[in-house]
Amino acid sequence: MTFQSILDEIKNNLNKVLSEMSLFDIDFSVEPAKPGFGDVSSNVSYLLAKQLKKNPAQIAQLISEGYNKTQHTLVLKSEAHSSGYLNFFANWDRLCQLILSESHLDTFGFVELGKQSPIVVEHTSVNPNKALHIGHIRNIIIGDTVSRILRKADYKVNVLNYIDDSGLQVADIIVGFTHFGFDQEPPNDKKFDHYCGDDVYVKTTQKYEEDFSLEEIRKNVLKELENGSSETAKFADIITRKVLANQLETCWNLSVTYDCLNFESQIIRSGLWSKIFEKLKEMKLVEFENDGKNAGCWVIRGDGKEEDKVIVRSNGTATYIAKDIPYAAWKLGLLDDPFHYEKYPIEQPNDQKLWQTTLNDSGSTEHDFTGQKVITVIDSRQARLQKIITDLMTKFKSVPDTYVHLGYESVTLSSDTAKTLGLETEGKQTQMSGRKGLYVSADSVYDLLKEKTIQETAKRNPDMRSEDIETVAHNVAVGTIRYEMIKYDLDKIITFDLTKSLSLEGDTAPYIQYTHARASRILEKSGRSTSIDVDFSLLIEKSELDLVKTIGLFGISVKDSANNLSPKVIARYCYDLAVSFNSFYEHNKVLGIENKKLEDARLCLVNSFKLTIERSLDLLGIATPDRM
RNA sequence: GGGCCCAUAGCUCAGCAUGGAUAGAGUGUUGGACUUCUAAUCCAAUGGUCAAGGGAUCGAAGCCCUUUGGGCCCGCCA
Repeated sequence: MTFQSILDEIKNNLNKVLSEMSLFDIDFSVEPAKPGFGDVSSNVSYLLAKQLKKNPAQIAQLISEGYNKTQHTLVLKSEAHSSGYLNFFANWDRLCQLILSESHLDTFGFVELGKQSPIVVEHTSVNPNKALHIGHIRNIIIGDTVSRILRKADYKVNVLNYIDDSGLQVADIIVGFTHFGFDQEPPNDKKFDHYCGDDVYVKTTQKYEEDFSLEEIRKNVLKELENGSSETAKFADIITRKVLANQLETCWNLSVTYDCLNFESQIIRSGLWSKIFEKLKEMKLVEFENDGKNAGCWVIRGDGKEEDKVIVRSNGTATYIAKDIPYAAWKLGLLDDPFHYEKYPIEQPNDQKLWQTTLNDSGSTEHDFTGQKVITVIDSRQARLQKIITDLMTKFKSVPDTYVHLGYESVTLSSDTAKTLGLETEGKQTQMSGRKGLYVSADSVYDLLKEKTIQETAKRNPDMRSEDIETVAHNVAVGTIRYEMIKYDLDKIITFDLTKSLSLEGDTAPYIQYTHARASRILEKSGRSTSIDVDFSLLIEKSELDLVKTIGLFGISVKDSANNLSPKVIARYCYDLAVSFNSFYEHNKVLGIENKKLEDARLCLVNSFKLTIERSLDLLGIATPDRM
């Protein structure tokens, strides 16, 4: 926590100064200063204005004088600003040394928040009946990025993907295959998940609208799916696993990986529901309705103005939300684990092992994928249902904030993009719909970006081998998608536009990746390995010190981001870091300058930057090409 | 009818949690910088009644209340 050192020093010293003035327990701020106001600022004098009956500027003057008498190593001096702020100027010789040497350690940016406690992050959880679209991608990238950040914050993260393989959407494509004559082989090399989503699913649901009598078939298939031993269920298992494999391919391609796949069909067959139902009845969290509109149902009472929620229908079957309750309790480790675990048949591209639940105990391994805390990434349209689950879990495990619904706004299509898909929206953005075939698939966006990047990279690097161009283009395409999905606040709607979202300039991943390529090139051309045994006092230019400062803020950003489950904080940090480097790059020459000691110091700085941008972009799952 | 979210520059967004200095980026438009460590870059200009109104405060883009505009959710569907 490098820059934190100077903040800590100032905080301690300020407290000393205050206690000499017989002032205690003042909750003042000490934070990195705005440009032009020194290096660190504190609002302490504002907070004392009333108590001391003096204006803030006078108080700042007083404290500043006191401060300059204290022992300080990282601060050169403090200064009272006429506004009342107290500004501090850093001892950059020492701070450079501290920040730059620490940034060379593998642990740089690591913060001890989680203390290795297990935490569950569930994301993706897409019905296995279609290809992933750009809306799913927001969920997936948020989940994956949060997982990476929590790992950096010392949590033991278990990443889960819930496979809803027995719901209505799956039933729909099964009906398509078994009743409407869709071939099991997709036409001309189409990916199977795209075929199921674009053709089978869309056209099958269309038929329902034309002929309501088909509803009967659909209901029967759904019923057969829940009974695991039926032929329909076995057939559905084959189909959904094929789709799932394709979906995972898309995820892996975007550098997203998991620890365990949980299948809904197995949760249903495990009998977890009846156990949790008994518990709910015992704890009086559900009540049986004798009359009224929900007569014959078991309901959860809504608090205040909320409506009661039916969880068991009058025919005895569980509703959608009810299926989520045992899973939520399982994730928190509140139930005896009925599952065994086996390796997923396909390996993930990184070293991470992928497991899947099974009810078959022959030769399988025991694992614990539960967590003391659980984070479920689902879009905010489900907020109401998630609140019911969260409330229940809080009653089961009486520790607050252990079950968190991490909600986010949806991705919509711009009017122009909707038009290219054949929908006229009169200039308005529009929600995507899998059922109507109104979506932009993740694979197609990736392909478009990759093609664009291949051309750009080939143009810039005529001597580059085509497989290297391919790799660069892959990394840039993935980076662009991931950055676009993470840089906005979670509660901002992202309007996806096929043209505008493919930009590679400005506040984008390629901009940041490009700074890494620049840094790599300098280090490569220097022809030697960098040392941290250099004269840091030679780094005096504003753009040099700004870069050092930004590097030093990495840990603070990680902490902020992890505490608030706010992945965009890291995206902003990466961007700020890249801007600092570009400014340094434009204003200072590193190689071929007369002062060799300065060259050494700058090389050290470039290397620190390179390591830090690699680590911070890695938190976003974005790779850092050496050339591009 | 009830609930959740959003509103800051022409456009897309930071800043709001934890009130304090001169409200910042990108993009767009206009001009400038490649014989130099890669111009996916940089520099400059342009652009703001922080939706409106009220309140508490020495002090509000930020906190509280109201209103307006926009999005979403409220089934014995999933």
